[in-house]
Amino acid sequence: MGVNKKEKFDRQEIELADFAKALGHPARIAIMKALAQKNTCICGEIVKVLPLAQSTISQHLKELLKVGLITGAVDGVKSCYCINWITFEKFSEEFNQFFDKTKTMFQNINCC
Amino acid sequence: MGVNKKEKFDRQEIELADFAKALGHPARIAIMKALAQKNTCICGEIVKVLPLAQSTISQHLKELLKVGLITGAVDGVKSCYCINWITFEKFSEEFNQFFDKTKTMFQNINCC
DNA sequence: AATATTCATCGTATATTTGCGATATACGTT
DNA sequence: AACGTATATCGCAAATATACGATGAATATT
Repeated sequence: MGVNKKEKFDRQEIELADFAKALGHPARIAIMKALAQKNTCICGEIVKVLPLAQSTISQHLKELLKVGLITGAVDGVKSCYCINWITFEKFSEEFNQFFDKTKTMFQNINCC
Repeated sequence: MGVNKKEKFDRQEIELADFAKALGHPARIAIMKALAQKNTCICGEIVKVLPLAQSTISQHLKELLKVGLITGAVDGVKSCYCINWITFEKFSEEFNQFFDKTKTMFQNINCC
């Protein structure tokens, strides 16, 4: 059954998986890309750029907020989002830490 | 509705999202970790290490195979898997390419 | 040949995700 | 105060993912 077995894994494994999952949808990659390319934070302009309804984009933003990959602030009627580079960096490093060491040791072994 | 809108995004965005999605489950992170830590390829030994049924693990391996993050080979009765470092590296680089340039430009701007 | 082992796949139940329209809320403008 | 705009949330439907046991297929072992 679809019972959740997440809690049976290491904290770090869960955290890494959560980050990866948050980036595991083209809309969210596109949002991150859009935010990264603008010097200033973007609000509803993401809606104009992406091929999705406003409510759907709002949900995707929520997902990215949940894992801390972006931050959000209300500015009058508008909402302002931007990439949280600290979390982003943390993710990148954790990711590399997990695999890089082993990689350099075994990358030339052609096992299968 | 749950209609798939993937095809409306850029190829690169979709590919990146697919890689991230494949790593977006603790079991698959754990599998990658296990494979990375063993010099030799592992087969059903993953089953002994993970808190999941054999059939479930087989499904997770299939997901990782699908995006090319691992390779698999049959060795008699057993199946042998190992990390495809070429694809893995490709993913890492694509990922960094996407964000790193912008990051170094704006990481100190505290917008929200 | 009979049996055991390893693993993939099928069928299934359940949970989660994705997506939209409608609505609610909050602020700005007139 | 009334209206418009921006955005979050709700409710729903459909799709996808997660998980398991059962079964099947292939190879080893006896």
